[in-house]
Amino acid sequence: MLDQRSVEETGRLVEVKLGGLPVHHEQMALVAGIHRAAAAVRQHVENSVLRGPDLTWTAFVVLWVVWVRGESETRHVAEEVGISKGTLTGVVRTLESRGLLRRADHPADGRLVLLRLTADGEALMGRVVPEFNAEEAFVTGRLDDAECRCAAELLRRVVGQVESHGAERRSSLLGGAEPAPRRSGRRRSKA
Amino acid sequence: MLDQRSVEETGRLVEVKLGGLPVHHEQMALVAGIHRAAAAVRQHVENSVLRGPDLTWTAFVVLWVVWVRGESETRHVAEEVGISKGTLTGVVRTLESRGLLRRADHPADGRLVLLRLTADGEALMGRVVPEFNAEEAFVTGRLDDAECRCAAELLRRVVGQVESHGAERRSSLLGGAEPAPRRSGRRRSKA
DNA sequence: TGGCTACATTTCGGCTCCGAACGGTCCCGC
DNA sequence: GCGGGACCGTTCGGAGCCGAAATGTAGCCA
Repeated sequence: MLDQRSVEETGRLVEVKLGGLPVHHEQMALVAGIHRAAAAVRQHVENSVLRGPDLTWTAFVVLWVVWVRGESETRHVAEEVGISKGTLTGVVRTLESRGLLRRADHPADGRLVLLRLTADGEALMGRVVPEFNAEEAFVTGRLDDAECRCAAELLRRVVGQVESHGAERRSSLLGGAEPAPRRSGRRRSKA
Repeated sequence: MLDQRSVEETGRLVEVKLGGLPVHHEQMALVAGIHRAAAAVRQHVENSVLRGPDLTWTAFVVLWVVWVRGESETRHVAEEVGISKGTLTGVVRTLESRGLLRRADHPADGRLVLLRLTADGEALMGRVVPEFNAEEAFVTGRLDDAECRCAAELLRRVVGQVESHGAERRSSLLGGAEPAPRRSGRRRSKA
């Protein structure tokens, strides 16, 4: 990743390459920092506490959500985890094949599928969650409680901004034009 | 994703499920916030400025690094982007097939490969980078410059902690045991 | 009953991603 | 010169990931 010392230098270099066009330096540095931190934390956790039980980050988060919420509908789990429903199907398949998660039909509405942990899954989470939290404490070890709260609050504003005005912003950027479909993804069938 | 209002509530619920084991609440909330923010920003940008040129987040970051640094060796690009060398090979193949990036042998060292943008790639980045920066400004719109710097500094500490003590921490967690290979990935050949 | 709309999950193509294995290149000491 | 180790990029298997299409159920109304 980019060397932190050279953040300012990089910002100036970008302005030069753009022919003097002004750049939002602080904002650029923060966005870069968010992704650097997310990647560093994720990688550290995957290579420590999640390595033994052979869980990916996403698989763990799925289990965590179901563990905390109890039996849940898949659409809610996908939203909380922050992945698409299609992705969740695959992750659930993997976890179910390992006997950690169980799917069940909704008793009243046949369209819904409910997720819940198996006994093995409960036992696993009882062990892994404390270890996971210990790594959360480790990675934030250079921040005291107040600084954690402060950083979390500032990040909460970023999330809030995107969630409340993101869709509006995206449509205004397009200016009424078509959303331009992704080149990847399932193709239209003949028609 | 998890409703921000219920972060405290969730923390208490986790303690209950763990049978009263104490939990680092602030640290848990910050780590969750980092990933929420990263996912929100990434998704917003991919669905706005990166949608037209049909670039994924990773593909854009690769182009950005090469654009800023100029001709670069692949190993440095992979490290700065924060992806493995194997992943970079695939991303570069995609970008090269679209005529945005070009690979060249290193004149002196036959093991190395150099990356540089094509004229099309340069032109594309000249258009996209300002738009990208505008979205960085949008997502951080609820923070002033000082708050951006503050948040970036706190995140920098998280990254620094993981980068300087992460490896040490991981090996001490294992307590001398084998790192337990990932179940996925290429299998050992017969031996 | 039949049809129609709404909604939820699954399927599928194309890509990213990791990390072990692999083959090529460099370089050091003999 | 010539091993042999160290380094580099690529290949490959398994899994994650998105979003559009396809499938299937619910519920309404004529």
